[in-house]
Amino acid sequence: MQKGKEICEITYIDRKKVSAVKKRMKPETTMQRLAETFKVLGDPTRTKMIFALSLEELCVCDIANLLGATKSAVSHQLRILRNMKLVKYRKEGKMAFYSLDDDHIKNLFDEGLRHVKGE
Amino acid sequence: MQKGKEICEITYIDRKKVSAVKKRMKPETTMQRLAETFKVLGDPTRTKMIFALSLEELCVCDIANLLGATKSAVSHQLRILRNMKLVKYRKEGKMAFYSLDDDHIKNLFDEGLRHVKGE
DNA sequence: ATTATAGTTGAATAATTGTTCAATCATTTT
DNA sequence: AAAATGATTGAACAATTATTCAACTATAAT
Repeated sequence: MQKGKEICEITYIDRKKVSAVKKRMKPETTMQRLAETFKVLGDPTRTKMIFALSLEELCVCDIANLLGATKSAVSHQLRILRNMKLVKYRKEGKMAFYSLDDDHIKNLFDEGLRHVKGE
Repeated sequence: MQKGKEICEITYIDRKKVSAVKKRMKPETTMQRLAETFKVLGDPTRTKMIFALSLEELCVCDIANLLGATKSAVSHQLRILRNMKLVKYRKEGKMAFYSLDDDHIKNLFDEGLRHVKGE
């Protein structure tokens, strides 16, 4: 029996394998940012927004109409994408036209798409 | 002023652009699965687990030790990854050895890694 | 100037989710 | 058969989060 945090460090650990993996493990901050990137893409609304913006530059109203969402909801999500540097925007009068910040993210997106389509 | 759901379908929508995007939009189910895939990768614990399993076949206890997490927490997350067909396992005695289900997911992961590393 | 509209923002709410705890299952060892 | 251990599971809890609502800003048009 164990006491306390019950972190598994008992008998059947293959210490050689574990320490080998530990050595090759990416830094904590890298993993955090990687997880965060995936998380941002992991919401259906944002997923669709990214896809739409990969096709066309669109204003907030366009996106809202496209997704059947309120402008407010879209604007909130756009801020998240902006903070993550995934989208950029250009102001023209009262309107804000959004587009992907780089098409680097497009690669990631397409790789994901290829995955769900099963190869 | 508008009433009701306040879905933006008013004046300044570029209907041509919007309907063009709508036409090229992937089916709802595809988008849902894509979002779900990203979401699963979007948790630090699972991100690390995937990475570790991309290097070595590991048992639950190894993973728990590696991440400093409880067996229970790891097992819960492994079930999620199993359900998404991202990992598979093989039983040997009382132990369960986990590995990636296909290395297809590895591509997606590496593309993400390339992204956070800035190119 | 007043009105209308595109967009943003903060607070509140509801839903989702990751971890812990305790109990349980299954297999091995004594 | 009993004890020990790797693993799984369900319930409970805390934290996070997506959406809504209302208020607000800024620009444009009358």
